[in-house]
Amino acid sequence: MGRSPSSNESNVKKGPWTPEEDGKLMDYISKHGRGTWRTLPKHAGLNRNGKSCRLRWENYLRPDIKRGKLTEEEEQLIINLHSVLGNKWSKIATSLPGRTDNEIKNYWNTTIRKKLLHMGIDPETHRPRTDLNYLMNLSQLLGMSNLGTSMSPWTNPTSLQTDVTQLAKLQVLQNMLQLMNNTSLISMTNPYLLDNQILNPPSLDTFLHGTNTLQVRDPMLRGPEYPNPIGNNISDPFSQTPSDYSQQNIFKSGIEKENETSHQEVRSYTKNINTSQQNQAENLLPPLVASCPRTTTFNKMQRNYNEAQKSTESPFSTFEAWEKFLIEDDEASGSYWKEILE
DNA sequence: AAGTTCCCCAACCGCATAGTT
DNA sequence: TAACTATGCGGTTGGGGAACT
Repeated sequence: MGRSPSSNESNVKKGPWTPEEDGKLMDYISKHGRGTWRTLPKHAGLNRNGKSCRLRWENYLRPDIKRGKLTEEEEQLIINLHSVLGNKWSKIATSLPGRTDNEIKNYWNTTIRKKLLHMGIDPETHRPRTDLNYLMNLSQLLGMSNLGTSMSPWTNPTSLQTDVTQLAKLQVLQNMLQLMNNTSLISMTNPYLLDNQILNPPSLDTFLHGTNTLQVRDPMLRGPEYPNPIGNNISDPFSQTPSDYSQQNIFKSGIEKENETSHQEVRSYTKNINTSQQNQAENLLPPLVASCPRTTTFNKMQRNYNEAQKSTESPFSTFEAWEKFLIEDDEASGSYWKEILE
């Protein structure tokens, strides 16, 4: 036999709390402690249900609640923790003293989420956006370019098409650079997302062939240290003890305070995230690219790209190859884009 | 000045899980 | 073990103020 059913709560008050109600709740808890939320409203003289009282206390009346806007440090910590834990607001809140899960959730949905979207980062995956909507600008430009071939006689179709083609190329370049930029930025500020795959842009060869040759390594399998293309050697966060995190700003007041069990939990979360990242990486380049026609112009450009790649040894050779592809060999690439567009 | 839209955030709702009888 | 409650969590809503037209 279970407990007796709870009292009829159909006529309890809902909506915003009045100062009088706040006073009653605070007064009762300060004298008697929390006790059980179910019986608290009756004893405190409140026509509310226990759930509402608990929420009011936890999110607003609790004396240790920190007021005011979240700091940049707190914001960065939220982003980092969210990349590991996902929408586990209560877990995230435990790393931000004085902040409630509700506050963090609201701040994420109203501020951080928008910021990330604006930066071209998917707030769910913390990876560059590859959704169709975000790439719509490009497809629209390509569409406009196609329209150029059937433009009315009162315009200069050749000139317009050239302009639009140039614009489309610039858009591609901009998108690529933004994706590369953002991934590098994320990687540098979040050790949990470091791996070769996101620090290196997709090679032009990959892009042109449409075959994904990205080497995605499981961070759980790599050694204690691995080179960072940017130049620094970054310690593998997974080989560190929790106290090692105190040497870094990231997770300063967060994961480092967790015990080993939580540390393993974060590892577990991260492994799942990396698995999904790997799945994503396998679909990083849209099939649109894979169907590029292999023409004489294509072969010429590929030769140029191979030459460019041979002549550069720096970590940024891929970028330089892209630059050569999109800017220097304008005649060839222009023809190639025209072929694609047509 | 009035109406409309946008945005923030407190509070609610439904669900999952742990605990109690 | 079943039935039920208490609690906590994450998603969602809607009131109200700010910004815009």
